[in-house]
Amino acid sequence: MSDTTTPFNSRTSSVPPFRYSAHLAAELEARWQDSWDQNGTFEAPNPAGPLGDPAKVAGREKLFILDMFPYPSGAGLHVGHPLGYIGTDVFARFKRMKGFNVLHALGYDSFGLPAEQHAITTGIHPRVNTESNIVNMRRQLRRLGLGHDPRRSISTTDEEFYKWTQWIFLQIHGAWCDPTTGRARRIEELVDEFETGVRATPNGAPWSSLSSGEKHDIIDSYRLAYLSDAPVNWCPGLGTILANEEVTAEGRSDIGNYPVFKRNMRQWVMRITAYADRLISDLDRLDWPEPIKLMQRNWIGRSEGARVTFTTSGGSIEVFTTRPDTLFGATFLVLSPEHPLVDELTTASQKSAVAAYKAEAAAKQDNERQDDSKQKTGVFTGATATNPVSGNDIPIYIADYVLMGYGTGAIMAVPAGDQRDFDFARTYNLPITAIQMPSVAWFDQHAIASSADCSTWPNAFVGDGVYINSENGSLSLNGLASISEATKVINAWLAENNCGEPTVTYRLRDWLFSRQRYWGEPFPIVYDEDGRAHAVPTSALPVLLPELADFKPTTLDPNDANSDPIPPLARVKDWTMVSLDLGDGMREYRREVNVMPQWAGSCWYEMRYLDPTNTDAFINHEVERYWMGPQGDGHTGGADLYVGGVEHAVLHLLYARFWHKVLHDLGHVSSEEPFHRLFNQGYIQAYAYRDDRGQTVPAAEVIETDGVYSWEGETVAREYGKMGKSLKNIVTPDEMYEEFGADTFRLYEMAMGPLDASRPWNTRDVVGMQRFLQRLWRNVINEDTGDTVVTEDEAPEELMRHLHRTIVGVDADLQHLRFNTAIAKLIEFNNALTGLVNTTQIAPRELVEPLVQMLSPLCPHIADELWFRLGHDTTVTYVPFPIADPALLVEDSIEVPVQVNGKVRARIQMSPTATEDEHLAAAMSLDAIISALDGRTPLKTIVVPGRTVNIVVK
RNA sequence: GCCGACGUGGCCCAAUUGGCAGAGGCGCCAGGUUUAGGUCCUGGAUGUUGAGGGUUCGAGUCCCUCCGUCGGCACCA
Repeated sequence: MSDTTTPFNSRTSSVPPFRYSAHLAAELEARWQDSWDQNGTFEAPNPAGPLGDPAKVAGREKLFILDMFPYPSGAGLHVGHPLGYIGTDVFARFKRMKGFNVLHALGYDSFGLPAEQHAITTGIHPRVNTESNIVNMRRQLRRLGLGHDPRRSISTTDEEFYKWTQWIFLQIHGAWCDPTTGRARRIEELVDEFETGVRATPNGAPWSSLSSGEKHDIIDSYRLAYLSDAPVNWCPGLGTILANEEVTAEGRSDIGNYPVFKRNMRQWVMRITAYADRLISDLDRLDWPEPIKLMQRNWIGRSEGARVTFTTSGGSIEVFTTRPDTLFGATFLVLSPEHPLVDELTTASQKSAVAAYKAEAAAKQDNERQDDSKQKTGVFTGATATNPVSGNDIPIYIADYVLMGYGTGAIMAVPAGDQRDFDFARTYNLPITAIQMPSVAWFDQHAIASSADCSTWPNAFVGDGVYINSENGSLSLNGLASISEATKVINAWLAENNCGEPTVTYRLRDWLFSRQRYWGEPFPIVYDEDGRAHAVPTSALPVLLPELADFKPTTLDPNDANSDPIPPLARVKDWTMVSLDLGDGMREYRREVNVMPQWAGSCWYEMRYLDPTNTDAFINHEVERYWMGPQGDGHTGGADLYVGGVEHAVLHLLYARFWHKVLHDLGHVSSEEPFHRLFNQGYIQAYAYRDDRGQTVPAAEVIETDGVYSWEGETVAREYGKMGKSLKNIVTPDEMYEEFGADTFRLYEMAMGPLDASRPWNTRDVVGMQRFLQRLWRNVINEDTGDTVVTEDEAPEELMRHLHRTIVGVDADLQHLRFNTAIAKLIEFNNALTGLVNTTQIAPRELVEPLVQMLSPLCPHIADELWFRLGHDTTVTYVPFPIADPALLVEDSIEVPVQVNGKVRARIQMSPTATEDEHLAAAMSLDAIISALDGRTPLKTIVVPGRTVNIVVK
């Protein structure tokens, strides 16, 4: 430890030599950070394995606290970034003082597009770039005093890490989802079922009669990771395809904002849709914010309905509908222009019109197709289909408002009951038949007479209504009044007559998993001469990413939809070809040249924190069960607290849940979910300023006078937004360390509001937290001599009561992540202590020590320093949190407001044990109340002991 | 357009979950300390709780309508 008599502040300034200044804070913070590192203060013991220390685990509850995985940004951190990290650190430190074995670590999501894009703009190889970024980020975060276990910090680009990412890919590739249980099983079990005939092959042929190539193809079609030729999101600006989740509503890339085009490509896809139902239903068992659950439910978009088969001359067409009850009103069919039956159905006379329309639709991007939402366009194919319930022949159209990617790509149009179909029918003069009678209120609302003649209707009618015109020889819905009832009846009829069945459809699509880029995990996949994919044996992992001096993707015109992706790895000729023995002798194979998306590593990274050095498995079973296992019946297991921003609601959080469930099904993990409790931190935003020309000016140089903002004498306009280079409003942690020190910075971030609220940064306000720490420091340390001034005197009872109230309040606030109110209580108590010290020159140890203990999760450096100066020789990290004495929490007397008709007229002092009658008697005897009553007899009195007395008159 | 979250002193935010609108910080005002318009100490002021209606003995809190800000989705059959 340092020599405590050396002055920290220069004698030449007017500041007392031992004042808690930024300079002094910086010195002691560095010293304690070194001490924590040297002593392994935050190393959490595992129950087994290389980091195992069962003796230290025994008798303690575990707690796994997690921050969302950061990618090491080249731009460095601004003050908004550490908000969540500080929050989890405060909570972790609090729980250590409560006796928990806390695991808290931070690693780096260093593969992926953001890192690669940054490398391209700087021209520096991504490995060099990400490594130096990690070094810088580690430095910035270490300076913050985060209590992470440094042994557990991993990066997704570590070979020992991505070896296991590839291994998990092979598990998913080597599995299929059994539809009878909805769970993943090993692909070998599928082969067994085919061999033994338990499961029929898709075309019914005996398994033994199939060629090995045919068998291979059938098996591949069942895998959870499979090759697909479906339409993908091609982004020439990034040189890669993207997942649906990575494309914005405007049809542009989430990263870089480049145009995205639809086109067919053979790509790896993950069968996440097989897990759609579980991903929805298990949300109910998670402790997550409701808005996030809602976003996931909406993204998955489960809708129940029926598939209905219509017969045509060109074969049968299956449509999906959520309203089979309206089938009698289906007066035409509409197919997506991409529907496979379109060409076959189109009659000679309509051929040219259909071809023209198809070409037009293909030329449009998705967002354009959705843009002109008012005008519905379409073309008649010339063909008709038979409505299975009415027997009517109805025309078949194609129209681009029907999407090939949802349902079956074909709909039955019920213009009376669906606004889109209604619009289309009006445009093309198609019949509209009412199948439900709208309510009188509906007609009134539209100011028309009640009529079943739809030609008078301005809109489709959607809702419950009495069914009409819905009858054939063997089925009648007429007279029924509820959708659910009618649906039940017609579903039964459809099933009996073999023309349909209830089914469920999802908005969620399977997850496009290939990227035509360099900076990602190579797939552990090779292709044989027939182009069939084979898994690389796990013994050959990792498949190393080859060093590539020219890592940049071939530059493509961002607007050229017809360009082709050129994966950088395809250029590494000596890497792409490989000789392997996959069971039938040494052969030449061609490697997969795509790489995995950035989400791969973040799908399982949290488990590697738990067992970072394991070379036999991605995680030891016992270690996983200890930190993440279910906590009781029906509990999903998973990290105890996961803190991060809302922006990952449907990307990372959905993908990671999917992988975790597959690993659970295959028996690799005991937990069913990766993150049991999720907490969304808010964002720290900042003001930005623009001059007349709309140029942003440096926010730090803007001066405010009487609500007017100016920069260099010019008036500027204020706006509010994210911190960023373009807004010139970045404030960095380094500036805060320099000006105030890490503890003050931490305290300000936690004090400015609730952790889940977004709020503006104001550097000016930080000084309030520094003043608090200075007052607290001065209560313990003489600013002029550096001596510890604490005394062994007994504290006044009033302050002891205040202390114990503070203990109860701070304990509860920290437990519930209410750091802002915990800090307010600490300041309030310290202000009271300051009053005592200033008037009596006495700082009783029995007040000071608990205050330092309670402060330590928030401001660990100053707390450890004061703890040391108070005569202790260990860090305060594991010193038990103070416990309140119940005797000191009981108040002698409580002030209770007395109201007359809800208005406060007087106050009475009551004992905390006083009865209702005693409250009332005390209230009624007050002059102020007697005069307020003015002789009137109370009609009613409400007494809440210790809270309020209300007397109601007249 | 649909769904969701949030509106409290000049600013950031509290309010025992239906019981006295104000805990804490910034800023502001005044006094003290000081070589000091800085630092530190002490004291003080600041309101139709976004608007309107309802339920209740009692509403910042619960319900309805509207306004504003932010976010998600957007022809999903």
